Amino acid sequence: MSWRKEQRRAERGYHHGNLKEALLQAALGLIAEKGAAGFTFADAARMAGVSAAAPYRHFRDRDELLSSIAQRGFEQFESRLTAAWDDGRPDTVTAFERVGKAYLAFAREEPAFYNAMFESGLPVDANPALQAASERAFNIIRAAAERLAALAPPGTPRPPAMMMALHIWSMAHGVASLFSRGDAARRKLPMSPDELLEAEVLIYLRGLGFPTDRRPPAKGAEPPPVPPEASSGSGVPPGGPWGKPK
Amino acid sequence: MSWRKEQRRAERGYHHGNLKEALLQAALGLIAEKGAAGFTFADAARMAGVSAAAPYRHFRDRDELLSSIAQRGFEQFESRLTAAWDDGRPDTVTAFERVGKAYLAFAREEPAFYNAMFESGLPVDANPALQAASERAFNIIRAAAERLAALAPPGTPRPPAMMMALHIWSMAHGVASLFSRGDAARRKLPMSPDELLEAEVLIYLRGLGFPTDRRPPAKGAEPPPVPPEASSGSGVPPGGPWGKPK
DNA sequence: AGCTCATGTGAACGGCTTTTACATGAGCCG
DNA sequence: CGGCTCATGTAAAAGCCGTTCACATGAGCT
Repeated sequence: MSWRKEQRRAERGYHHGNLKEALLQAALGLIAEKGAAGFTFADAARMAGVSAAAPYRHFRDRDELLSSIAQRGFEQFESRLTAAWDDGRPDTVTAFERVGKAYLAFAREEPAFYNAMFESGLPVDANPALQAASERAFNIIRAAAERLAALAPPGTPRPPAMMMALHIWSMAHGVASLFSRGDAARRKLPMSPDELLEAEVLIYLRGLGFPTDRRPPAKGAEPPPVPPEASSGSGVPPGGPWGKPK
Repeated sequence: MSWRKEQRRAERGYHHGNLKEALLQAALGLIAEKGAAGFTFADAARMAGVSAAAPYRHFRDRDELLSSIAQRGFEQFESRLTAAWDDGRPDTVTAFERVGKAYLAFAREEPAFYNAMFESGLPVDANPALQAASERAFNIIRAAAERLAALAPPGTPRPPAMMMALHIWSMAHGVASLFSRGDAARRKLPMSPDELLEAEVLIYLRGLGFPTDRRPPAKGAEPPPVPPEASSGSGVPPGGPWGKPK
């Protein structure tokens, strides 16, 4: 009947009109639900209301769809890290930790992207565009570490910023991957992943000689774009980055 | 000879004789080669020289084979961590770092096991035996952290051992997962994964107030009352756990 | 020798990926 | 408006995999 045809046309027409985007969205949902390994090209096609062969007009194969998602993920990741870093405001240490939390938040709130980016097993270095996107995201952490390294307390040698960045990345990824994902590797914890990572980073920074009570550094040491707030131990209990020992 | 009999049986017998083990070995090789996602039940069967249906006499399905491998992996993992810890000899800090290195070594040398254990996406908590094996492995790290925590410098609050253990685990897993695997996520690094993790752990321990020069403890009492920065010991270059700043 | 049961086989079903030949209709050009 | 062309869809088919089922075999026990 004609109404059916009309409706189908209204919905998608013979030509879908935006199949590529629809496939990406469908895949995103499927990956979030069943993981990148369980995600199926045919399922995405079905969800978009097209035949199983249609996706091949827009992606060379299943891997290319996955890569596209990973790429998009890295871009959003970069954007969120950039926002969290906020150019080091109000002070470098606070902003640095905000980046760590943004990392975890992304892993938690965008499991599909995170999965495609870090747990799908696709070769990052095979796709130059993907590698570049990954690099740009990491560069946010790297730039933040750079700023932090420049604040190394006088008298102590300055830690290499690249090393710091890699350390922070490994901590964030380790916590996210082991403790902060819904699907599989969830373990019972005495504290939330966020608290765990925060404490970890604070202890680490203290190990580098940074003051971790988040008080503004000594006069003139940091060139603040904005005068840092005079916070009095908002995030860190007195005595250490962990709770009171019982 | 008896080996000849075994071989003949393995080659020609209608009954394979040791199919379960052969399948596990074959799967191990395949996972090492193509990842847990790319591993195929049929391929394992083919490699063992049996029909595609034969494996179902020994494993309920593909996932159970994967679980078996993960379980075996956790057992080997535990054994290696135990050996590395060596009950805290010659001193706690040295032994603790040896555990970290053993973690990385396992990830590097047994990629198939590591993959099945941590990156295959199989639900750890669904299989009680698997969960128990995982727990036992983690308990090595936990016990080591316990010992370390007991050495907390006087005057500072004692860090919770569980938290320390989780931190160390996340660092080791983060480094292993991001930088120390052959397949995918390999990135260019200014230092080896081992050095990266070692520095990370040392800085972290220093952040907790532990001396990190790794000198054998003074006779009798393990905690040497040496201020952390005052020493220029063997394992750590003067100035810090990282190389000389340029 | 004969029985029985664990262990293997082959065939079959449904699902997935990917390719190929074909269909359709949207946009453009005269 | 009519017709051309090409991007974008479809159906069908080949080849793979996971899984099941009926059936075959032979190892070990009595």
